[in-house]
Amino acid sequence: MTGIAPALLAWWDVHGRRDLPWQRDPTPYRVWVSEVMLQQTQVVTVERYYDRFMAAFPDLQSLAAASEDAVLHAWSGLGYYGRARQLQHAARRVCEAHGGVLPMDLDALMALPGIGRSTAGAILALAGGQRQPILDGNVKRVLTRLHRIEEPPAVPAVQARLWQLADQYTPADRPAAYTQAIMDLGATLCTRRRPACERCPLASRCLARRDGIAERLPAAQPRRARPQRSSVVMLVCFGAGRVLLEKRPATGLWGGLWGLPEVEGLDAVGDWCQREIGQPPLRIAQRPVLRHGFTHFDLDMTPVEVDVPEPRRALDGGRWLWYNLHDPARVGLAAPVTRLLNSLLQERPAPP
DNA sequence: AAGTCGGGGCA
DNA sequence: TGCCCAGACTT
Repeated sequence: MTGIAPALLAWWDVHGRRDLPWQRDPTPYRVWVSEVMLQQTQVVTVERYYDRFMAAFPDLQSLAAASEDAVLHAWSGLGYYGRARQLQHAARRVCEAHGGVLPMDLDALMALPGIGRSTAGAILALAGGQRQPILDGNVKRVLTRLHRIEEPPAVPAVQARLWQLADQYTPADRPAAYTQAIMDLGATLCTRRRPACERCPLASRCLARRDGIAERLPAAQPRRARPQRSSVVMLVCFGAGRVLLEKRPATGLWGGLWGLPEVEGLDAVGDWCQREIGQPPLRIAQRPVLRHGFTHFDLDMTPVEVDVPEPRRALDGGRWLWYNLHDPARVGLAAPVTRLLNSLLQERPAPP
């Protein structure tokens, strides 16, 4: 029996997307950056970041040579900041071990941090023209429907079956176009809700469509309710628009970003100022609660505005940063921190 | 095999 | 609101 490639490619040659930023000059480096950005992040979001990131770090060498703060600054708002740090670490390793050239080999690529099998396959297929399968969310959706796979894709046996199918369907002829085509099919026709089966080039052989259950596949993984958490964060301000930021640990939530110092509760603000600044606060004002949702929990942040006198002693520059609202340092900031700093800037416009 | 890691788009 | 997105890594 024939594969799906002929019908898929014929459709893609007419209806496929070729205008995405990373499709224009699909070098291994450009495809790599795009694939890492697209891990768990939607195309419309990545489109807002990609060109700006590539302008800042046009090649692998410039990314390897950059400071971590500069990389996280360019990544701020995209989320999953571990991806940015791994991307840069991988770039540095490529410079050390591979002469600055991305190895176009599955095992060598997968040995780099942040590159799994699917991302490696995408780089090899899209930038190298190699016959390598990928298995991203789009391909999983197409294949589970095509074969009417009713168990959740996360089940290991299902995962293995999907990789087998992905490999089997990937053609030796035009593998790059095929890879784009199956992703485009999933993104534009075989969508999660309301799939456009009437326009699908694979409709005649799709088992889920035959049985009228396309929209129910792939099956959702059962998940637990998200716990609620809360925290009190301080906007420690002095002078004309200085706000104190603290460097977060390299790993974990918002790893490597600069955040607002946290305290146990409102009562702890005074003690905190004495301990860290060496002076008591001049004014304390609570601001409205900010809700921020994560995959695994919801966070309610209570911001507290704390005005302090001009600091008498310098703080450790590796851990603390007096962020200037009117001349912002180019460092990584989490989305809620950016929002808070922006609202503060509205209230405290630059002096004439 | 399950948990961790962000933010946004959409019904 | 709940769900999931061009996944990978750790335990």
